[in-house]
Amino acid sequence: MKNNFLQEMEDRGYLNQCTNLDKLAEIINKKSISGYIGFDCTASSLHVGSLLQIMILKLMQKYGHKPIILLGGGTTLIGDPSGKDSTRKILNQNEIKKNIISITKVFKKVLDTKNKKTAPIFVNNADWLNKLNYIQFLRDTGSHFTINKMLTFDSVKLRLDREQSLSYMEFNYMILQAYDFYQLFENNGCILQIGGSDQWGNIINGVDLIRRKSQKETYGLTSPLITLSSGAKMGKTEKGAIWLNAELLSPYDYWQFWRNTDDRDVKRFLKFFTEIEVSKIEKIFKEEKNINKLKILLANEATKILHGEIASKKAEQTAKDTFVSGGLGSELPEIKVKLDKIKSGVDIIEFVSENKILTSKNEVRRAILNKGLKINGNVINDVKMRLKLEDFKDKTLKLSYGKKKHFLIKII
RNA sequence: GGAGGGGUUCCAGAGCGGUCAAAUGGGGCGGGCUGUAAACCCGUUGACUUCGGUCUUCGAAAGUUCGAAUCUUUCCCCCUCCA
Repeated sequence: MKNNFLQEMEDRGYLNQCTNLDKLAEIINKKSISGYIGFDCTASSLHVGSLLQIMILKLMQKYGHKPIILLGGGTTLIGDPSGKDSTRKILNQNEIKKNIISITKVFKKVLDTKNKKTAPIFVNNADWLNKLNYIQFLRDTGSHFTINKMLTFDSVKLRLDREQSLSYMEFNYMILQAYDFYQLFENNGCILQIGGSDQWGNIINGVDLIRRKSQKETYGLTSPLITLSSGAKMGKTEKGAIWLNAELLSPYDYWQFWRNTDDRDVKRFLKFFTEIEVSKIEKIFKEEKNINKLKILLANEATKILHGEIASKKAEQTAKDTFVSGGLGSELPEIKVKLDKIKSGVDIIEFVSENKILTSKNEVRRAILNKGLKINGNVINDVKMRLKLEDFKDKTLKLSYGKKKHFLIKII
């Protein structure tokens, strides 16, 4: 018998691997537990790549369990080698602190913080890792690890096989993560660690460590790595990651990201990233044949979870105004210009580059030559074109770069 | 510590004295087709420009030369093999 939590994990496709699924189900059936997921603090925001983990925490809450969010203030100083080809940039303490504050905001928005029983707990592993005494740590914890075994873990093996260097510092990462789990087990009664499939090695190390040190069984669970049907990694495009913090990516752009989902990914993503019941998703798919309507549903639901219902509605409306009626959507990014400036005429190349719509004048020139810039829907053909007062309607003008990037230029 | 190989534009990777802002592929961006999808096709991919050119780039610095990504010296970094 599986607890509903695990059942839904499976139904939604969140479940990849578990150290002992039957036993965990048994425990979870009887009582409410605490489970943790660790997050990296290398940037001031998480991106959609971490969203699945957050959805899992949300699901825990739904079934009355308590999520612990571990922010890796300590481990980020080291850098997890799992799934990385090369050593990543090492951040300093200050940057990490700032990142933690900013990342925490997203969890507070997405998760339920009101219900005391399931309200998330935030911990920072710097609190215990930074205090460690090297010799003591080696004796107490290091003695439970053998190099023989550590060398067999994918995170290490892959690097060695590919003849890419792995520093001693990074090599220690898995021990520190194991120690995190041990700490949370001892201090918070946390018996479950969840992570992406690339975390499997790190997770079972924690389970092993606790077994050795405390003679207790704990559990590890991983979610599958999400790949796009196109084969690309999810959430990181060249021009910018799909950030979860609104300061880095507006709700409208976030909505657009989901709206532009590959046809082949829509169903999976509805299960992954919305709270619509699985049975209902199946039903909707049978009934609604217009894939674009389903993409809109996905965008609405996903945006609602992160930015709230109002932001989601606005984004949808703006998309409708912009794409369907070809008009102006209120949530489009705005650029303000002074009236006098317009009166004397503004050079289009200068304007576009100064407002960071494109990064250089050459790029603007190229965009115009490629027919990529439009004013109120009309292609700009002349590189020397100037914005004039006549181009504005109601003090507003729509400037478009490509088919999807639109800006409102307003006279103030 | 010893011997060798290497660091080129977002990435991979050619170039090895002028014709090099640097082949080719990937990725990105724009256009076409469409459904704000995929696939496909085309264009584009250092900056500035009075569109004639000008300037900065091939790990860093110095040098040889009319002229250097290409040659020399020193330094930094990476990899392989041996100890």
